[in-house]
Amino acid sequence: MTIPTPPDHIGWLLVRAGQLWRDRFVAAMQAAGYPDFTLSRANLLGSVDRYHGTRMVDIAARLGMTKQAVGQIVDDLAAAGYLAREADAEDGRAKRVVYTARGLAFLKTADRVKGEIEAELAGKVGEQTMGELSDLLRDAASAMEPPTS
Amino acid sequence: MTIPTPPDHIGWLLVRAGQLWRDRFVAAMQAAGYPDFTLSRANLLGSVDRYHGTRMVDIAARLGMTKQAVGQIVDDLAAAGYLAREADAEDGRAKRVVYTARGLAFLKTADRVKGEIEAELAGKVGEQTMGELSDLLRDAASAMEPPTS
DNA sequence: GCATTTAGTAAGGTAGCTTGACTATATGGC
DNA sequence: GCCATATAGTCAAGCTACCTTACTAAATGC
Repeated sequence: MTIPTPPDHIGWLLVRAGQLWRDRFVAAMQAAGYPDFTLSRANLLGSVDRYHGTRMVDIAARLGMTKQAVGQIVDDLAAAGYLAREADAEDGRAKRVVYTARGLAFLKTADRVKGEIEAELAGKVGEQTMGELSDLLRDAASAMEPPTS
Repeated sequence: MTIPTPPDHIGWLLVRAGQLWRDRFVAAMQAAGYPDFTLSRANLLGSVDRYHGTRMVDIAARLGMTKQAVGQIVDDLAAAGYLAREADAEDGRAKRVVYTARGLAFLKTADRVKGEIEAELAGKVGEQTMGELSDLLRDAASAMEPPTS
């Protein structure tokens, strides 16, 4: 009875496409053995250097979040066994957030899942479209990017 | 000292572009006289038929939310004067959510603001790019759309 | 005319942030 | 070397935007 009639507008399309990709990725990761996976946790894990670790305050800056919020998510991820905190050798105030073996395995799975979703999408719209879309999105994103001040 | 190095990947680009557009829109609406504007409220307002109103349960279905969540946001928007509830003439259980004059004014402003952001983006990347991007996004979004079952 | 379905409400919980206040360490000027 | 100030991180409390569970009231189907 109810016709959804989604608005066909560039802003809505951008938001919608991002949302669809995100939902797909979250669902695929949960299916791939990470039931406690959420986007905010993935974003945080993606902001940690996999060799040397990263200080909390740097993670917060990359994600545009407060260091308190980062601290909470790191607490969760440490309790779940993906991350650990260790003292920074060069700065007595700082702590480095580093990966555990489980965290590194997560990263590998995430890369694989991303590739699979991308391949499926490429199969539907074609490789060429994917390339063009990437280029246009890159342009649009940098045009909207807030000034780095 | 810290180099952000954002991943250049189609999924990340989709999520990022959607996020940027959304943040822009929210900020512009707040600047345009709606300081209590949030995305979830805008989504809800966009799901209400501006002539005949819409039943709560239909809004919930469109947004993929529970009717309780819809009820809460409608409460807020009604308290702020954008919406009102009225009894449905055809179903004694149902209530129609309808716009007030303030709600309709909000819609008009939202359309104007959307147009402005779009025009600014078009000025940076060109009209042709905008058209191509829209087409590609539409294809990609429909390719990822979950089955309507 | 009673069982089932549907529309909406009430109460409480959770994730993912925020602000404010605090401690510990580092650094730059004198 | 000492102090003022800035920086890294923590603790506590609160907020938004949802969700789940449990209900009431009205409509619908045999």
